[in-house]
Amino acid sequence: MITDARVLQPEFIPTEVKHRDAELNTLSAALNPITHGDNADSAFLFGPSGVGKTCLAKFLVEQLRESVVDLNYQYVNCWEDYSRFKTLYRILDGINHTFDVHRQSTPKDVLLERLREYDGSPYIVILDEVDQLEDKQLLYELYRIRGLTMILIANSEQDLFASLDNRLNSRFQVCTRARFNPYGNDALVAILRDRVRWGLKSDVVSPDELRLIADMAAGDARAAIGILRKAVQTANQAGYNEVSSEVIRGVVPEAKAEIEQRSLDKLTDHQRVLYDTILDYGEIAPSTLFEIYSEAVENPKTQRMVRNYLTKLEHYNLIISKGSTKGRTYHPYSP
DNA sequence: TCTCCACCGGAATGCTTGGATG
DNA sequence: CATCCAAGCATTCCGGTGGAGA
Repeated sequence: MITDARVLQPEFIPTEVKHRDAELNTLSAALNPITHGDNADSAFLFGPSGVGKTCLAKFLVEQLRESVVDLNYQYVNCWEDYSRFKTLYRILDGINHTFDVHRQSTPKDVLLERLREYDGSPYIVILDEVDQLEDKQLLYELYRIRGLTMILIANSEQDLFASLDNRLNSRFQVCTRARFNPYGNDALVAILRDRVRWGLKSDVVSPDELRLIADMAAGDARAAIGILRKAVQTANQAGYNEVSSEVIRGVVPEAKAEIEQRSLDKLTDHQRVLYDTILDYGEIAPSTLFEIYSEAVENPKTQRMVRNYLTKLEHYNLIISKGSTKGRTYHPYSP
């Protein structure tokens, strides 16, 4: 049934991008100076999840690499590497300048110094989910690095610019911005059809079924492909030779839950105890939380470590902390 | 308003691990 | 297979902060 499972993976980048001609041209024009050896301006991509922002950025960089031989490139997901250190580290990693710096305790800004010393070939950095970056000031410093071009990706244009100070705002005001709208159903069907053609035996999924998946995904290509993948897996395991609409309807909740579940799965047992405790109480003071946690687990970690865990839980949008210092309480996240 | 102290989070350092390398 | 090392995990120490209560 499956001939190439890779094309059903979320991180797969197709060799051609459809239905994003306008955005492609905008971004392409912004990066064009690089092909002439000039500096390109940074560019912004905005839009909800699953509309092809990351995909388009990666695709374009790949395309650029075909004509610019010595183009360096690095992809950084600021959701995962949200600290100043980690982001900088990744960026240096892309040009192999990371030797002998591997500790967070490396003196203040050696990493930035290293990057300033860089005077090699053009360097494109994709900063995905840039709104998650703690230290937005870093963007200003990166902006001033010669030869470095940033592609910045975020969900909401307003939210991102609201979190930047005036200096950054005026700098980035002139940058190219591309706004991505959710895919229409026809576009989603076309995207799915390609994936089916590349990765599955013919006649496994009928056009009507593709349309059904597109309906369920509501403009989100990542969700659509996720549903398709789950449906194919399920049908495969059950020994069917095609994907029926019953199977599709059956896996939709599962496929949607998978995305939400992913951050919970990343938690360790200890983090899970903290999360469950906060869920139980609804509102809890730090000292109480630590007491309960210490009772609940075999070898409790130190308070300091628990604070790290809580920061992580908050970062994943699983909990919220309210108030500061003495008045602080933790709550479950409510959207 | 002043003081106290619970709590936060940065820095320095050690321990563990998994993956690259010879 | 043994070795090495980058990178994550954990602990200790500590200075700063702001809410609570005198």
